[in-house]
Amino acid sequence: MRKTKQKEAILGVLRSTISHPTADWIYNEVRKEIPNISLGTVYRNLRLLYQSGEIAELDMCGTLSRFDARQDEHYHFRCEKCSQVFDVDEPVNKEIDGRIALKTGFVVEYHRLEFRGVCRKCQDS
Amino acid sequence: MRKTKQKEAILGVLRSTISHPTADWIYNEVRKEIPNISLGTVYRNLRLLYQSGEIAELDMCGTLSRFDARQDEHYHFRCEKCSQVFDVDEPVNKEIDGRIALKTGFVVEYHRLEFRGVCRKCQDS
DNA sequence: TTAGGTGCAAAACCTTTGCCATCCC
DNA sequence: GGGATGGCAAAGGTTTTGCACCTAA
Repeated sequence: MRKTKQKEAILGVLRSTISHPTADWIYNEVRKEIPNISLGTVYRNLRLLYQSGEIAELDMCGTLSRFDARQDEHYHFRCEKCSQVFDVDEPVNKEIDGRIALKTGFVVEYHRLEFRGVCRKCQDS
Repeated sequence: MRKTKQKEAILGVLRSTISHPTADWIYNEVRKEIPNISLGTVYRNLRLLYQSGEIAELDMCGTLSRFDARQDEHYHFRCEKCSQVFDVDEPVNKEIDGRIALKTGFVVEYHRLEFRGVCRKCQDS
């Protein structure tokens, strides 16, 4: 991965904030420094930085919305190869929400736990 | 919420699968029964069913991708009012990944835990 | 020198919306 | 009847991509 001023500026913006900004927010910040940078470049660099492990990404939007008719709370496993989502039969830890509420002062209504890895089918192929 | 054959068909499809289908997959399934249903109707009904609590939705794509330069693993809290994402200072449970791997036969690389609720700022306003 | 990066604009993609006809209560 | 819902198509918003030019190594 080549070092460019665009990439450095993007990483600089990301490291200087504790918020978890969107691509568009980053774009607007970086433009203060490099006014003619393009949004495409921001996306390309975010992807490169993500792939090289320098940044983490939450809720990659390429992942489509998925729906589920199950009523009870349960956890999920998402295969990183085929993107399929499976239910996981693990008891839901309700106690942890209260602990986080105490710690943060936030109202914690529920949590979502998703495991990531490779499903059995994709291990074979 | 009014009862229509489109809504029933969508719910039927959702209840008959253990996969966690995308809107488009549901649309194609429902078309076998109601060939001229429109994708807009599928989305509208999924939203209605979601709001009434009859189905759950994973990764609502309205949520933009968000990026984070922190290197260490950590958990997040997402405010359901302002959509901001905060870091949570809770130790990461590494042992659970092995347990799920044993249980499922999947390769579990990591997990993501996100709490949901209302942040302090949004409680005041 | 040259593979990789940039800017720009267009395309792709998923989701929502406006409009009017239709259906359920 | 009248408000909720459906079908269609167009719009909306985010992300990706093609292409010609540039630049770091």
